[in-house]
Amino acid sequence: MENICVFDTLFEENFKCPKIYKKSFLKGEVIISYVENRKQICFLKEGYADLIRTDFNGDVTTLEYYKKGDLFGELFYFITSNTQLNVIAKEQCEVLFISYDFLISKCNRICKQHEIIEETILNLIFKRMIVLTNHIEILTKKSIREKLLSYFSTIAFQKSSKTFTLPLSLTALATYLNIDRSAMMREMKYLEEEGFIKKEKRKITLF
Amino acid sequence: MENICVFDTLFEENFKCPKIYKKSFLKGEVIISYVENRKQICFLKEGYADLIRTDFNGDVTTLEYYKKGDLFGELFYFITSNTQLNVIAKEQCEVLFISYDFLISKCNRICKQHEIIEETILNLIFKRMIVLTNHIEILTKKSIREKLLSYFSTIAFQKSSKTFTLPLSLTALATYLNIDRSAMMREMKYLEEEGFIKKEKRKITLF
DNA sequence: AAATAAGTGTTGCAATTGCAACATATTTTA
DNA sequence: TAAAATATGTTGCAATTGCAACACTTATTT
Repeated sequence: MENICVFDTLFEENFKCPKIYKKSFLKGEVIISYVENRKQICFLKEGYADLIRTDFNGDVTTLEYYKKGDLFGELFYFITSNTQLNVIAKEQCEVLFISYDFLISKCNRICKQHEIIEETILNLIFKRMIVLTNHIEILTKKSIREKLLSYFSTIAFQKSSKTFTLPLSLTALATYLNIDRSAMMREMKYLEEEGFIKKEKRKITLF
Repeated sequence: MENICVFDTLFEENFKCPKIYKKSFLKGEVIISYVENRKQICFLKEGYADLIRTDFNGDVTTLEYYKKGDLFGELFYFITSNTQLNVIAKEQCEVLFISYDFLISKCNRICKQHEIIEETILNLIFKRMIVLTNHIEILTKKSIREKLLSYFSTIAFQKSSKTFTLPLSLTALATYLNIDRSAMMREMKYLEEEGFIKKEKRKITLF
């Protein structure tokens, strides 16, 4: 979260750079439509937004959920011609559009805090990469039980505690783990009966 | 692959920068042991290497396979204390170790081609991010059939052809898709019987 | 405050998928 | 070149998992 503060401070100080601009969006507005080769990164400074895919046959899927502090943009996504990808504001949003050039020093360096922003963005990119890798590691577990325990131990590690509250709804968790919700509930019940975890609503304790 | 050429050229021209160094490894040698917070990126200039996880109980798993042109390093991976992560050379390897500082302009700029390398590395990072996202999208398909068709269409798109040879062995593909190999073979047979694909060994044609 | 929507929890049943155990083909190593 | 290791291909059977269809609780909207 310190990452966000960096940006906050900069804008309070009237930071100006032609390679970065800020824009506000109202609920329901399209923040960006993904197009190949547009080289910019988007930073969600405030609000919530979703990445929505619309298939050629009209099927709509929510692929990712963004919150304050997240990065998105076509640079992060595999784009094919037969689907449309849009990021839609779920509520009032503030977004920074950062040109790719900014990161590779093609900026003319009039902005004194170039370096600190560059580092902040890079850190966010690496953070995202780790999140993706971790998601893959969890998805490649063979059973529901392993997926759950793997996910739980990640959260426990992050929160440095064997007891934690799930940051997702149970419905969203089933989607994240790519398993059926009712099957997940059943497995959680078994895990509790066998003494691996304790669960009340979204509060989990590992043993 | 042009990315690699950039590095080749630079080293032929006796490029020197304190933030980048090259090292060779023999088959079986440990290229790097992942430790938290070491800020460097590794670029595999030549050879093959694997990311190996050793669990606290001694279980060994191969998590990733690297080839010429790939990036790796702890910056990309979620590290926990109870497992050990090592990148092992599968054959003679040449590796570039690039300090994180290099990317955030903390280099003193004596190296004239700083910018082009920075851009090259960033492109590789984004390429990797897209590969990860695509992997997740495939892993979150519900059935073996959907996983296969999704994977096939990605390859077809990349090769711009409905006919292509799988870049992985069928065994490795089953691992990548997180499905049982024999179940995958069965599903491929059905797909062929139903006229969705044509298959001989690793050569696939989509219809 | 009522109505609507979203989330949680449970169970029986069906079926997709994984596992075991083969045979054969191909590649790598000695 | 023989032997060993790895990869491909096939099938029966078991079981984990997904689906459908509920009841009930908690949020959100009007």
